[in-house]
Amino acid sequence: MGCWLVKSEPYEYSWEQLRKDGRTYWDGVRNYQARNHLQAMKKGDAVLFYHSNEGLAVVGIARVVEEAYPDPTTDDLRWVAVGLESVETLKTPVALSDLKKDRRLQNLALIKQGRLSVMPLTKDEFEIIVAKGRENQ
DNA sequence: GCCAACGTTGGC
DNA sequence: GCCAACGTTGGC
Repeated sequence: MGCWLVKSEPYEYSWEQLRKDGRTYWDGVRNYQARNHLQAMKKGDAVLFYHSNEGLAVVGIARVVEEAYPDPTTDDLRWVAVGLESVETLKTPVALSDLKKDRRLQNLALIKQGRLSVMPLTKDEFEIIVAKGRENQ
């Protein structure tokens, strides 16, 4: 099973909104690297949801429910969207500053390549972050 | 609001 | 195909 992390500005589409909607379409990606990652997602893959700009923390876990298909927000066939469904709200948001402090997470694309909005995680990285999010405080 | 890090565009 | 100029993202 693959593990991923997606970023969203809470203004644009927040985790709370995904919780409310239950399921959403991850579209609007206009970056080749991010697009390639979207294309590689498989049904059932786990996806961490990160709030950028405001919040700066991993806030929840989602799951891929629909694999890549042409992005309905454009006629340009280069771009794709996937279907995501919310799974679990983390008890404690895991702040970017905490991720940066963890020696085991220094290879995170989130840290090394700030502008990438969809990125793969190793299973270990995924579990470390989820474990932090399930702790109290 | 600033700026670093990228990505994209377009002239040559 | 190079590279300068410009635009965008996102942390601070």
